[in-house]
Amino acid sequence: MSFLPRSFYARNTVTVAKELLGKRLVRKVNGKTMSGIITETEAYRHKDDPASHAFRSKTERNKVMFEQVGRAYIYFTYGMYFCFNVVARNPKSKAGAVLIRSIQPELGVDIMKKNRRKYDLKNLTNGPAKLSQALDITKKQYGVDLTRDSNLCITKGLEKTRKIIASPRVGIKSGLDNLWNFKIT
DNA sequence: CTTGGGATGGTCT
DNA sequence: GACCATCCCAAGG
Repeated sequence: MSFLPRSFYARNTVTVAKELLGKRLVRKVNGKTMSGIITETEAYRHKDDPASHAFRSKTERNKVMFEQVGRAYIYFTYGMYFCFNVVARNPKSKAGAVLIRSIQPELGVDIMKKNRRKYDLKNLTNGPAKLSQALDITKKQYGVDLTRDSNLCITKGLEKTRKIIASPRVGIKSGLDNLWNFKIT
């Protein structure tokens, strides 16, 4: 497997969000592998982005957004869900992360269905909390290094690049003029 | 197909 | 004490 190097993540968060499309997210649990192709992402930056968790200050929850790029930022939301992000930013910026909103399942579909207790393939991993549930990603993976072989990592993925659709980010009230949601079909 | 409300608890002000 | 980078189901058209 070829992992995306640390340098991949040490660029503008918006650039990384776009380029993560088509890459492969790999998760191993109990010796079994699940994987999927990233099909939707969102960029969240720092002081210039009021919608970002890092906008106000560094806290216990968001601290990894300020730390080494290429690590997992995972947060708990709505009382029952986890969302998975990758820390990424230009070295000149102090914080940033890319929310992974959707993947197209490849390996381990049966395990994902079991984890979700839902069996409809279309709704298995097409949302940030859905894919976390399918891949059994929780706060335990907070800060995991995604650039090397481990239980959670990102590899090169597809050779061919597809057309990227840019939109406003989902579920936020500020920064709507930034088209920082990216997807491929 | 779209819309609205409930579930449920950590995090930040 | 209000707010959520969400999801699911039921009801309506």
